[in-house]
Amino acid sequence: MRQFRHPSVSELQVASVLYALSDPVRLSIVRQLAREGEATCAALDGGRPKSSMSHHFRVLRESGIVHTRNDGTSHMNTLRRDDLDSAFPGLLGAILSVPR
Amino acid sequence: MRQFRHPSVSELQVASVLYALSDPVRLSIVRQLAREGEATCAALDGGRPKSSMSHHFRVLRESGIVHTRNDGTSHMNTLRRDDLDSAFPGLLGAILSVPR
DNA sequence: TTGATAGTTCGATAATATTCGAACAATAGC
DNA sequence: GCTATTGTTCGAATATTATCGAACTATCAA
Repeated sequence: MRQFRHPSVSELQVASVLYALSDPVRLSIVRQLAREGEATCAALDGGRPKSSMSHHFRVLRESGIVHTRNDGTSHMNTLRRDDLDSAFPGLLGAILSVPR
Repeated sequence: MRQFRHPSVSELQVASVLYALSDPVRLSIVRQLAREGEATCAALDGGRPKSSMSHHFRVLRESGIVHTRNDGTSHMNTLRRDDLDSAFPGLLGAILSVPR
């Protein structure tokens, strides 16, 4: 599969990040990635169709929250913690520390 | 005019707050309120129609970000800083400290 | 009571997002 | 090569949101 474009730190926009995280499905993906470090798309689908998940991963990727790398036929996703912290210090931590 | 309902701290939901703040118009309203303490709706309209602004203030109010009180014929809006800090420590600060 | 002011609510339209099946692409293993 | 697996892309249906004019409500002041 082809490579994805990941926005650079200087391209990150807080409104896009907030928007991406305002969806329950995506917020849940991000919480799991924060806990587990990295995961494939399939590991986080919660029973949803692949095409729906692919959409959500795209939003997370294009807003700069998640990095996706190819690993055989699967895609490994990780949180871009350092990049987010450098662009928006404290933001991700504040969101992730909310219970639930 | 009638009184508005403001959600209590325990009712606040991080996804709703993030959603409300992901809109450029609303984010700009919140930034100005943070700087200026309080303001009427008209003072923050930036030339937009009243009905559009009323919509945005409603979203901010219903997500618990803004408190609106009646003051004669106008509405005074304030940021619910303490409430937000108590529900989501550090979140508002992280967002407001982003330049621009 | 009349008029002006501030903002809400309604209703319609336009723009965006979400959802998901179906078709497709890339890789791994046999 | 064939086949299974993983995930993307496309397309269409649905749902949600934003925008804004028009009508309305409440308050104040003359």
